[in-house]
Amino acid sequence: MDGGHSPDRHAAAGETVRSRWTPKPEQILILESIFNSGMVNPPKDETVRIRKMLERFGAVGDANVFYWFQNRRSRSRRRQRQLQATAASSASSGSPPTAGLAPGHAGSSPSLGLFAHGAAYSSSSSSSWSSSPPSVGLIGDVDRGDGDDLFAISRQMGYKGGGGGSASSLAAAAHEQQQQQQLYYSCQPGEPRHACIHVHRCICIRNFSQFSVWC
Amino acid sequence: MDGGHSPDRHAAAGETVRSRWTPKPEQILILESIFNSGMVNPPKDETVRIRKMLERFGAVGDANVFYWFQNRRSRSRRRQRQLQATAASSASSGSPPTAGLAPGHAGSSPSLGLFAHGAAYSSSSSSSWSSSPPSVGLIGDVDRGDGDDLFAISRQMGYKGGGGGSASSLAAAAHEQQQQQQLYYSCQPGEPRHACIHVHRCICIRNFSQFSVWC
DNA sequence: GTCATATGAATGAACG
DNA sequence: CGTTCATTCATATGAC
Repeated sequence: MDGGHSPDRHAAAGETVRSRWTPKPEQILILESIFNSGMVNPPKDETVRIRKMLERFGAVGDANVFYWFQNRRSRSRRRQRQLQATAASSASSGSPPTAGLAPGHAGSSPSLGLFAHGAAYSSSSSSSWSSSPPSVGLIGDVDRGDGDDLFAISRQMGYKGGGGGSASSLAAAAHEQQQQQQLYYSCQPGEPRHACIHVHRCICIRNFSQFSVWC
Repeated sequence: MDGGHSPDRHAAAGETVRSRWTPKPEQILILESIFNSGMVNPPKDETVRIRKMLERFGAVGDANVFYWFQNRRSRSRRRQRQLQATAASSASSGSPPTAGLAPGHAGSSPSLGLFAHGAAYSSSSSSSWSSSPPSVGLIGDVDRGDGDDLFAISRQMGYKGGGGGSASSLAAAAHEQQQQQQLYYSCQPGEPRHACIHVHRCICIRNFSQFSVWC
């Protein structure tokens, strides 16, 4: 298939024979958020960034991320097709295809992806994996291992909170949030499993992680 | 074929008809936390409580919870066996410097089940589903509807007991778990711990759900 | 324990 | 040529 992607398998010496990667809930969360934010097909460099981010929550390789997005796209499309096929009935309805991918700001689709990079990531066209697109404001670099990388994710604006500052939230994107609250947490019929949760913001402070949920 | 049961009756607008329950990440989080806290075989009344709690994140029935724990126990044992069988003297991964790649879910795996009900839940023995043990301080009653409960849990996914001692298995390991819990629960902004994720608290406010992560 | 389904991994063809 | 998509297999896990 492609002489590119490495077979993964984590060549780490003496790792358990872990046959396949099983993404942690947090990882799925992040991946789904990215996907729903419109980046359904991240270029190579973004993939690396994503991988680094995911690594905070468990071992993962670039290939895993690559596969994930590939499968996600593929299955999203298939589901969409099948959904249209079976529900071909209400065809004339005022529900145009709206495509099957990137439900993000596509309009009708809820699911607020907090990874919104402002504009939709034109997945199609343009060869990725080589060029360096305007690195959407995905997330600050996750360099891990050395120190305080501090980054934030929020809707259409990076929040740069001070280190210790709890800055729990509702700082800047608050108003944006209200706009999104309309959608509760919803899973689209055509969408796969996974929770309908939203990564609200992520601030990294040293090697310490925490997960907060409020519903 | 799926015999009746009541898979996914949640008729809320926009829920695909799923033939089987697919736990949401948050639900898995909760379930794993409970399991790792030592309650590997909750009695019926506890199961109901757990179900109510899980319902906050998606439709779920008592049977699902019951099955989950049953499967979890079973597979935990199997993994244990297989791990012993292939046990190649791997013991202390020495907690890799975290940095580098493939942090591996290796032995370290912080775990820290926050559902620690103080004492280990002597899961084994006693046919559950009948008695009413001292309702561990699991979580505030989840009354759904709009009860704003606030609770804290931690997490630890990824089985992979083995090695170091985090043999997340039956009650026996509960003690060890506690030790670790202490250790990581204090994962405060200053503690040099890496990848210590845990659900910190959950406050419910209306039908709006959000996920916050800060690392 | 088996079975069914979801989904990670892998491959090859199509596309530009 | 490098990507992306469709297909298929492999494995994890809910259901029984």
